Amino acid sequence: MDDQTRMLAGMGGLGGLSQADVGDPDSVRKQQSLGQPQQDIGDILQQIMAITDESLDEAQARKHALNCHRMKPALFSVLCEIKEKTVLSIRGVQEEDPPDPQIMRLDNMLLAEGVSGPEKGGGSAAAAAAAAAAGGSPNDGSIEHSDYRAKLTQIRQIYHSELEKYEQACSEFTNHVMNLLREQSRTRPISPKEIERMVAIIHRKFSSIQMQLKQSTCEAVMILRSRFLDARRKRRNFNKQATEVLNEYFYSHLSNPYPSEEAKEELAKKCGITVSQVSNWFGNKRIRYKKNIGKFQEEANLYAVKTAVDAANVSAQASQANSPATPNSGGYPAPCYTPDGRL
DNA sequence: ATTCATGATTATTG
DNA sequence: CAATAATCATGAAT
Repeated sequence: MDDQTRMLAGMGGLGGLSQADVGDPDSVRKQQSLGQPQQDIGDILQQIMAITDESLDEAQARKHALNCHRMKPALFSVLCEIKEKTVLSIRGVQEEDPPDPQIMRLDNMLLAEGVSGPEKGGGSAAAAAAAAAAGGSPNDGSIEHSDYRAKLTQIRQIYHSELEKYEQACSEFTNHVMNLLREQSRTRPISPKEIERMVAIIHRKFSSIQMQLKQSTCEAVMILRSRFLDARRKRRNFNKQATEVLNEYFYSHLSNPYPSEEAKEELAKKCGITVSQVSNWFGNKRIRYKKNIGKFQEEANLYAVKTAVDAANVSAQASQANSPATPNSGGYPAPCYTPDGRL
């Protein structure tokens, strides 16, 4: 409002200058031929320039008088109409937004990952944690899974709070702009349609911010997934017994190290790993052995000896049973190292 | 910090 | 589908 006054004053100043600056004979002739209207314009300019000298109250009063003029509503609607036809028609039609495939994709993914879906957070996460705690089988993966769920819940919470913040900011800002426009619509031609359009623009801006949020949330979920669901990242070496058993089998079947499905199952059970882990192990072992037999020679000898010693020690284990001090860490019968056997 | 060992995954082949 | 070869990502040793 103050700005408007100043601006008008400035324009008035410009107008005055150009009028005082008439060195052009043409404009002089025009002035003379136009006659009476020119006189009016001069008056108006005088009035505008005088505004700066008026007090605020006076200006307010003048504005009020204008607002109350009986022609005002009609003039206003005409102005709105003209504006609608000129300015707004330029970028009128193509504003129907096609549902952005990008944001659809993000939405779908967030929904699929259970980030933006129905609230199944606190209760079931706690339940999962409890189940994992009660389960007690450590390499079941349920602990990892509950950890994953917890992290996912965390992400969801952040996502929702951010989203809410954005919503709030958006509606706040929209309200502000609408109030502003409504206020201004008393002094300049703003149609309701235009306000609507403005709101749409604001919403588009905010939704692009939301898309960024969704995108980074998706990213976080992807990282989380790869962190927890990609087994490579939680690789644990098999325990010593397991490697023992596997190596034993491998080197005792060195001519044909391809355990049958049955043998794999047996090995898996003995080692406390899955069949596919056994398959992985043999796959890796074969290729790595083949690639560099020399490197594995020592190991091969060792296991050859070991199997021989094991066979010889079947009876010895019975005699070991009456010795109470067996400092074996595992509960397995006999690691039974006798590295003196240098064959 | 770098290097090696190792379990898992991916692409390819038959 | 299973075996292979290459590669990834981590754990452990240096």
